[in-house]
Amino acid sequence: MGAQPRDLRVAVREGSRVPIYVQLTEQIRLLIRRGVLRPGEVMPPVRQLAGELGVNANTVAGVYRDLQRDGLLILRRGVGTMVGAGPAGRPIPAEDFGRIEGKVDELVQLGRATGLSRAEVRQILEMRWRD
Amino acid sequence: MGAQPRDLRVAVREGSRVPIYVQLTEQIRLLIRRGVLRPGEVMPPVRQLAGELGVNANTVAGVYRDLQRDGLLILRRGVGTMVGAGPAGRPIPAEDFGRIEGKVDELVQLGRATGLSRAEVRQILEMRWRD
Amino acid sequence: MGAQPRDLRVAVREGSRVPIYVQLTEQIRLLIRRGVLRPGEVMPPVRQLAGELGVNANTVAGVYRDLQRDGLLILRRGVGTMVGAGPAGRPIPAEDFGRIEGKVDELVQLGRATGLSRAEVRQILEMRWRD
Amino acid sequence: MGAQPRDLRVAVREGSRVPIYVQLTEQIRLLIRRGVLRPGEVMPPVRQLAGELGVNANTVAGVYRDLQRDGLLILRRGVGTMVGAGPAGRPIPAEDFGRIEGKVDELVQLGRATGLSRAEVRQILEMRWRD
DNA sequence: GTGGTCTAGACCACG
DNA sequence: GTGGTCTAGACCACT
Repeated sequence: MGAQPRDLRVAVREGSRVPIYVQLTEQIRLLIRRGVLRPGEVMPPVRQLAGELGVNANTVAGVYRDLQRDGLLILRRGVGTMVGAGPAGRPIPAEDFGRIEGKVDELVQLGRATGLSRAEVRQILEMRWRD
Repeated sequence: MGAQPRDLRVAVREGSRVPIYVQLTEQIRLLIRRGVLRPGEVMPPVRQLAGELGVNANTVAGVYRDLQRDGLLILRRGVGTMVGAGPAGRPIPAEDFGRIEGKVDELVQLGRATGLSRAEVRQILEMRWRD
Repeated sequence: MGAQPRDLRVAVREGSRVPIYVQLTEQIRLLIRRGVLRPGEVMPPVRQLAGELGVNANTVAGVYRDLQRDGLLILRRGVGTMVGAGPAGRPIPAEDFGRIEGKVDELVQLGRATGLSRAEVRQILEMRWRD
Repeated sequence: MGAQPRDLRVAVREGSRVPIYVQLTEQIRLLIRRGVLRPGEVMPPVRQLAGELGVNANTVAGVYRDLQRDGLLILRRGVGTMVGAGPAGRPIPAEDFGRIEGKVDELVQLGRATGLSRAEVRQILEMRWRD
C-alpha cells in the first residue's frame, strides 16, 4: 500500500522578492537532501499542496517539474509524485548536515548579536563564497 | 576644500539574475556598514557612478534613493550625496564585522567540504534565521 | 469570481509643481486609510491605471511600489495588486475620519475669513505639528 | 542707531522633500505676518543667516529676493535688509492669528489621537481647501 | 496578462 | 553641476 504523503512544512514568505517557485523548489530540495523526505516517499498531490500554501496550482506543478528534471522527484502518471531513488535523491550524511546547521546557527546568533540583518549576512555569504 | 568622492570598487555581475539595483544597493550598504565609507563622506555623483559602471543613471539614482530611505545616504539637490550621519550610517565595529566574516568563511569551507551548493547553504541560512 | 478593480477616482492636477507620483501616492493612501479601498480589494493593473490617468506606466508602478513599502498595498508578480491585509491597510474608523474632516473644514473657513493663504495655513500646521 | 537683528528661530528640516528656499521663505513670511518681525526691523545679513542655518548663501539671498518681490522685505544696498513698511509687511491682527493657531492645535491634537500622520492631515487640508 | 527591470533621453529644480 | 521627475519603449519573469 502507498504511504500517505507527509505534511511538508514548507511555507512561502509573503512579500518576499524571491519568486514563490524558487522558494518552494529550494525548500523541497533541502528536505530531500537532508533526508527528511526519503527516496520512494510519496509527495502530496499538486493541487493539495497548492491549496495548503495558497498558491496557484501551476506554480506547484512547475516546481515538481523542475525537481523532476534534476532527478530529485519522479512523476508517474496516474500514480503521483515520489522522491527519486537515484543518486540525486539520496540524502547527504546526517552528520555532515548537522555540522552545517550548527555552523549556520552560530552565524545567525553572531549576526543578530552584532545587529546585522539577514540580508546583510546573506550578502557577505555570497561574496565570500565567490572568493 | 571638499573631500573628493572615493573610488567605490563596486561592480555589477554580468548576466546575474539579481537586478542591478539590488546588487549595487547591497554592496554600498555593506561598504557603509563596514565603515569603508564613513558618515559625512561624499559619494560620487549619480551620473558619474553610472558611467563608471556602464549602467543607466536612473538605475543608480534609484539605488541612492533606496539607501536614503534607510538613512544610509543623504541626498541634497544641487549639492550631492553623502553618507548619512545618523545611526544608520554609523559603521558596525570592525571587530564585530571581522568575527562575522570569519564565521562565514568557516561556513563556506564546511559547505564546500560536504558538497553543498551555495544555493543550499543560503537556503539553510534563510530557514534558520527565521527561528 | 474575482472582484473587479473599482474606479479609483484619483486624478493628477495639471501643471501642479507637486510630482505626479506624490499626488497619486497621497490620494491612494487616503483612500485606503479612509476605508474607501478595503483590505484584500483588487487594485487596477499598473498599465490600466496609467492609461486612465494619461501618465506613464513607470510612474504608476513607482506609486504602487512606494505604497507596498508602507504595507498599504501587496504586489504579486503575475497576479496583480491588492490592498494590504496587515495593520497598515486597515482603515481608520469612519467616525474618527469624519471628525478630522470636520475640524479641517473649520480651519479652512477660519483661514479664509482672516485672509490667510492656503500656503500660510499649511505652514502653521507644519510648525505646530512639530511641537 | 540701527536695532540689532534678532535671532530668527527659523530652521530647515533635514531630508525634507520641500526645497530649503521654500521652507525659509514660508517661515520668514509667517514671522512677518504674525508680527514677530515688525515693519522697519533689521534682518540678519545673508551670510550670517546662511552660516547659522548651514545652507548656501545664495539660497538665503534668493529667499530675501523673493520676499522683497512680495514687498515683505526691503533691501538697501550698503545698509542691509529690513521688514517692509508697506501694507504687505503689516501683521495680521494678533487676535485672528491666535484663533487660527488655536484651531490648528486642535487639529494637530485630533490628528495625533486618531493616528494620522502629518502628511495625511496636510493632504486632507489641501483637498478640503480646494472644495 | 501581471508586475519588475532597464535603457535612453529629455527637461526641470535646486544650490 | 547636482539630484528629481517623467516619458517611451523594450524585454523579462512570474502566475
